[in-house]
Amino acid sequence: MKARATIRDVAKKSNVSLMTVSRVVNQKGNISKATAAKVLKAIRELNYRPNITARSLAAKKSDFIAIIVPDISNPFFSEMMKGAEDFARENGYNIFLGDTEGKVELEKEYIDAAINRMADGIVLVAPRLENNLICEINDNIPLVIVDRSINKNDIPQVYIDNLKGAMSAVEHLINLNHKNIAFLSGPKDVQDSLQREKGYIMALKKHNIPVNPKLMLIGDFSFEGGRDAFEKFFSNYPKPTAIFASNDIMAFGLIQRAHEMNVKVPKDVSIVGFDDILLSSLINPPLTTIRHPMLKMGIKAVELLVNKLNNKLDTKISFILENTLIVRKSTRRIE
Amino acid sequence: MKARATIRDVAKKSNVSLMTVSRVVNQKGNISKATAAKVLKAIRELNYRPNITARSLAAKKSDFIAIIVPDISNPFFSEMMKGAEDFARENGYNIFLGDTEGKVELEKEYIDAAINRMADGIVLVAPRLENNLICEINDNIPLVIVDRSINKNDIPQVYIDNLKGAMSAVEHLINLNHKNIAFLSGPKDVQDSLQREKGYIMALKKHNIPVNPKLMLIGDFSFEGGRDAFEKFFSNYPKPTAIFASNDIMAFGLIQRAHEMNVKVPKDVSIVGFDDILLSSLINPPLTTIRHPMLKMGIKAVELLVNKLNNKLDTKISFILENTLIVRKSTRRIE
DNA sequence: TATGATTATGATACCGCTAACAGTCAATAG
DNA sequence: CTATTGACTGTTAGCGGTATCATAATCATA
Repeated sequence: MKARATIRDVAKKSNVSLMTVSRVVNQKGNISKATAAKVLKAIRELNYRPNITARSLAAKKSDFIAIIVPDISNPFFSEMMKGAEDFARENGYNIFLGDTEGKVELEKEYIDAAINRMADGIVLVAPRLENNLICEINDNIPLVIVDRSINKNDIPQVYIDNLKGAMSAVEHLINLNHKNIAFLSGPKDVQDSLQREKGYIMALKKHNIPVNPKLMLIGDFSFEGGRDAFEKFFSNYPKPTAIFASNDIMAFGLIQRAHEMNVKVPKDVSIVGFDDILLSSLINPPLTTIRHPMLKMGIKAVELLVNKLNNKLDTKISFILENTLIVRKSTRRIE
Repeated sequence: MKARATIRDVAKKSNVSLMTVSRVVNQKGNISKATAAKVLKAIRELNYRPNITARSLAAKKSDFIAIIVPDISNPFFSEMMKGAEDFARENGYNIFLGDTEGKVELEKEYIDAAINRMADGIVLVAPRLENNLICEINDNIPLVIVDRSINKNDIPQVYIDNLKGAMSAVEHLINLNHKNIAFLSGPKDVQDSLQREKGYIMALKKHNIPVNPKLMLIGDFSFEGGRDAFEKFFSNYPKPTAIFASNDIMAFGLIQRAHEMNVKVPKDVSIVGFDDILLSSLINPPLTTIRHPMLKMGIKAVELLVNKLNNKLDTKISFILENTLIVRKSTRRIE
């Protein structure tokens, strides 16, 4: 491993002071062309690279932000991440990643790491962290929260309209004449799930369809969870003619188990998902689902954070991103 | 934003020296129970958090490693990432993420960022970076390269056996009596692609099937690329009875376009993919493909790096991970 | 021409922490 | 009873940068 040149080495080699080198490197302040050239030459010859850790310490800013998500291998989050990462880089920030596996304990660990490493800010996707903890974090480090809303008007937040999304999914089924519409919820301790359930119930009520608890199951957002749920739904009376799943992955599970149990989708049962992840259009049948702009969510989140860091925050700091119903082949009209 | 307590504040409050606090925090050296308790109390009361940036600078190690991948929204890499991230955390490291979008320019940018931020090491997935550059990086920072092999025996590397994988995919088709087997390659400037093509050719030769350039197309690993390729294959004479795609995503594209053009899979054409990403089993028809252990690859890569950092590297530093043929419904025997 | 403003550079004091060495004191050994 | 050891704590000098203030030289302005 080669030894690394420091700013002092460069200063010595080019016969100027530390500060002159620093100014050249950061293009700050005034330096004559001549000295700049001299310094630049020394930098090249020594292969000098500024030590950003040292800079962070001295300048009290690190130019990186932490993004903490429940699961990067979930297309939903990796897509969001991509948007975030991109926007961050374009604005001179690097990204520190935390994958919490949905565990509160890991969420805390990563938040601590971010603070201790002097992250300039955090973009946090932590569906089950308690509200008061979030406020506490917000006192320690600039924060943007994603995919959940919190009733605190000084914390920037970006989230999707789960309620409206769920309603339009269910109303789509109702419009196709379905009455026995089952609902496969996500875990009850995350806000998304609750909102989607609320949307389901509101849609039914709006159209005077009774809410039947037997048609409601709680899943865990996993593929396996979807499979299990399908089996339960179809071993129960009354069998639903349609199922609305709280996310696409569970919908995939439903569909796969349906195939195996020889129940045809959409002939025997219509299925609607939520998220429109990349592959929802590719499965058989292509999934009717709710699309929300994941990339945009990532971009918006970092944008808010960067603005906050530059004290350029608008008065509007809460963004609800609109979702759209994508009708494909997993739903059909019944008589 | 609250002001942050420093180690000095703690020292003052508990009437000990800086070093004593440092020792308590890091559990290094000997401290009496009494002073430890005193210091711990002060730490709690001041809500002190060690500044890891400062620590990194002083201790010349940062306890984080950079992982640089072409595309985290690609399940292949996000899965790998997950393994890496997990293993890293368990060993006291955090992860810095770089998504290069497959661009050499961004690869360089992230490598620089990693070095400048004093990353302890880099796990690099950079299929098209030139070999000599990789060696150069290896002189500056501990490096593990993933998903490509390089003929340099001091750089730890983990990769999959693309050649064998491709061969077994093609031989599977040959065993099903196919002769007109098309090949959809990845970009020609990445090693994976080259190896898979080599495997395709070797399998054909081994079974005395002539290699027909008309049946070979170059794709870009994208879904769209798969769609386009299918169209080309089927507007060309001779039409293949089977297609081996260099990755699953392209295979999905092939299948989708096939559906649209009313060509039945596997009745009219058999399709084999490569990667076995999560959703390959869920599409219609479920995809026959080559599975490689992505999670394991991430774990192994970080394991090698951590060992290297602790000077515990075995003599064996090159790992080829075995892949397996997963036979599903997208391939069938012909007469 | 005297004055203030601007440009170009340097000296110094940190940022918050750790490594390395230097004590102090009590216990144990010779 | 002195020497040695080990447990415990402190002092000092950085790590590699930047902020801040100071200084000298140059320039424009009244």
